[in-house]
Amino acid sequence: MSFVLPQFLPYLLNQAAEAVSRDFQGYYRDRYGMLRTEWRVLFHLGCYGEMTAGRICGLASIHKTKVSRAVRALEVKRYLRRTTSAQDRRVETLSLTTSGHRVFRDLQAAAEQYERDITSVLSPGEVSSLRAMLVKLEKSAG
Amino acid sequence: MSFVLPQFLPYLLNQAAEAVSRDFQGYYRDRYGMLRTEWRVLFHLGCYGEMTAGRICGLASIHKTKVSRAVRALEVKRYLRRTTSAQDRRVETLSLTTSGHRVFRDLQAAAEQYERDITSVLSPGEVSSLRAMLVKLEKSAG
DNA sequence: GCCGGTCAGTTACATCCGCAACAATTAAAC
DNA sequence: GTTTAATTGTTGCGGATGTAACTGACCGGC
Repeated sequence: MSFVLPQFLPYLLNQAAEAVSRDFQGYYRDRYGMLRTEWRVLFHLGCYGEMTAGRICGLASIHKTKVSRAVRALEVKRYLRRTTSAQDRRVETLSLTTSGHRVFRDLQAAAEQYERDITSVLSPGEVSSLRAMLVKLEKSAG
Repeated sequence: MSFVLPQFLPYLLNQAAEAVSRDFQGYYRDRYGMLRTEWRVLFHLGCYGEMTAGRICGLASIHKTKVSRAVRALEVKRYLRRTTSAQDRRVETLSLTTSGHRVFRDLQAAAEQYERDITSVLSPGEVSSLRAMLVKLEKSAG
């Protein structure tokens, strides 16, 4: 019984995720010079509305230094603004600017199109069971 | 129709792969001080037998500089040796040392156990269809 | 009040990564 | 046979990342 590397689930997961992420990254890297973490922060704000950096860390399991740098990069690009809370001055609420919303809508359309492209090799039923399995695996590993 | 980030397949893939990789990394990082790319190179040699660095790049879609550095790290740890080909002196064949084989067998057992652990939340049928879908997605993205 | 503990977010430093340029070797063109 | 192109792998350098230490701010016991 020898070990078959290309069937090892963590390996397969990593290969698929890497290939997809690298491929999709072209959309936002070329058009807006954004990194993956910046994309993620932008989409958290675009999808969920305003929230703190810490909340993004928790939702996406991204390290706080990564988020901190992504937030600054998006701030420099004028895609988001920070608002210090009056109740607790440690907390900064992040929200998209008009420009940020515009970029988000553009990238959202690109994301939907990209998802249609790559899932075209799967049936709708497969896609939803794949989603469910990925969620289970993530919980199982965390 | 708003965009649901936690259902976006590239995002889900990345979250699951990241969680699993980070979790599993504990095994080889703590015991042998190895990085992810070093683990991958070791397993390619352990599973397929001796091969060149370029071949590992092709099989695993890893950048050649990453492989080059991982090979040196494994060489310093005395887990592999390089043999310059007599026919083409550009080519170096990589092979595991006795020590490298021992480490590989240990990590192989850990990998099998880890895969059993995380896949315990899925049925055997789900696992094989998941593998097939991940392969399709990787090809679809590349 | 005041001091230790905690929490949000940033910075410092060391490491890792990717692109591009490179050296060395072989193959191809002619 | 010499020049040019292609290939195997390495290195320099700027940029990205993670760990740990830090700042500033709130909260608790006393």
